[in-house]
Amino acid sequence: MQRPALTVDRNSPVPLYFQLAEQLEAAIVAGTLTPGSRLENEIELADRCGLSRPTVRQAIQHLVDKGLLVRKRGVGTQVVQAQVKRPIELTSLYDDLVASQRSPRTKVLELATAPAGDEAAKNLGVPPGTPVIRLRRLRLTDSEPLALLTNHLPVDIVDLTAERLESNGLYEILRATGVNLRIANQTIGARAATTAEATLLDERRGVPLLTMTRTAFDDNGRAIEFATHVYRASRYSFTLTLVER
Amino acid sequence: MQRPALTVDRNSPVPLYFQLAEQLEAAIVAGTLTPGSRLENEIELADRCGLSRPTVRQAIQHLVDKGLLVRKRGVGTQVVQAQVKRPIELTSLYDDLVASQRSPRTKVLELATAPAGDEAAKNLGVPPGTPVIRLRRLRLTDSEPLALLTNHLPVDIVDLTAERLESNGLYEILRATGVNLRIANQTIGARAATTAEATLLDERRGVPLLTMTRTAFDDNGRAIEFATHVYRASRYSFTLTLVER
DNA sequence: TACCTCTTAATGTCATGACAAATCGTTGAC
DNA sequence: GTCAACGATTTGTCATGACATTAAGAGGTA
Repeated sequence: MQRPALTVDRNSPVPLYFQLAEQLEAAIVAGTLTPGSRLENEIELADRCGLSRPTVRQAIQHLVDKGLLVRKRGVGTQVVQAQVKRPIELTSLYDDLVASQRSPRTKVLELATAPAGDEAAKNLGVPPGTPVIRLRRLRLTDSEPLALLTNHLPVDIVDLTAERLESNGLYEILRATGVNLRIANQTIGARAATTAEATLLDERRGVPLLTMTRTAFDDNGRAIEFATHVYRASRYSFTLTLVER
Repeated sequence: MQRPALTVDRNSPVPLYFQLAEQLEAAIVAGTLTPGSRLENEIELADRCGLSRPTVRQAIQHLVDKGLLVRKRGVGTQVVQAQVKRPIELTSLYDDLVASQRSPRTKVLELATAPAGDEAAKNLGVPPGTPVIRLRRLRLTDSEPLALLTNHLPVDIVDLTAERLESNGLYEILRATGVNLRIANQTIGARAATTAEATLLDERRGVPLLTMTRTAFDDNGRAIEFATHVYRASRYSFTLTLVER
């Protein structure tokens, strides 16, 4: 049983349960709360922080969902042993690379409005032939090609410029525009590189590529983006953590 | 605004919030609640079911986490428009295939106890050379090879027999033994098939394969399984739904 | 020793009440 | 006609209190 220092600021606009969750998480990553150790029980925790039990439970539940804590009835709450990797989230590859300090660079190959093909139209929920923004980018890290990104977007979502796309991730731009991505369906597969892809990615024709198609929806349920990405399998893979509830 | 019939049984051992969540989910999949439609507000819902608001909120939150509903403050709760695919869960490929009615078959290629190699030992958290169960299986659907599954498990977890493994998924067997899988770290990538893999999978050397490695932990944080799977990319891909909270 | 039972401790579920914050439509002023 | 302010609606947050359920350990008994 370990007892990290915990304080909450009731004048802060940040919800109390979130403040508590943040402090617990910080204590875990800092090593103050060691893997396998038990937390105080909820009542004690609540008393010590001057919070009610539901608030404490909400904070703990937040970390359970994140995969950092495990609760067992009749036993208590423990810090998980396994190292939790960041799960796949609704972030762009660009954000991911920035987070892992791999200095991404983006080259815009195409940015145009064109009639939607059958697949893009179906995934965006518009009639085939509807004008949509078509975007093709090459993503590089450390001057090495990493992925070829093809995106289709409805025309009226956001104003995109090649300059902006070269210095920001697409999702970052969307968020800044006020678009709230909520749900995305993804499919991850693999296939051999075509000649064109191989040339762009500095690989040879036929090498295995990791593919990802994604359709993302905003909080109104409207399709915002249909993406088809191919990654050099030799330089990229998807990592995710599953938490059973 | 739609009002499906809702009743809860207070004598049932099933939690009330869960009963409500199940009924709402059933109404959604049955089409009684159509995508985009708004639910009644929480107070009304609570009154109509004879429940308190926190209980109703818990039910709704459950479905929000599942990606079936979207809540917006000041607006209300809506059924999501996008069709939600089942996310990757802590289930085995076998369960997945059964669920999609693809009549899986399993051929056990190897089931033996052997000293752990460096990689398996590291992932299972045991010293290299520790005896572990090594399991290699070929998974087929409709008599076509689909995947080559290699698993390593600590020896004292479960008693495995080839017969049992040919008629049940590994995770099913683990669950029946009382093992509670809680957290798993997965990596999904791609590479070219080796000659041996190609032979087993009825493919040609060098074709792209989808790879997945997974380390699964139980609720005590103990590593239960280290898996290295390769899938025929021509016949399999991973589908997942992301929900932003 | 082995097994059963009781006690204890912890999380799980549920109710009631209150106020805060965000959204949207309406109303009013200019 | 346009824009700003207001109010109604709805979800978000938090407190208090109660009882149920589960798990583990203590202790007694055969």
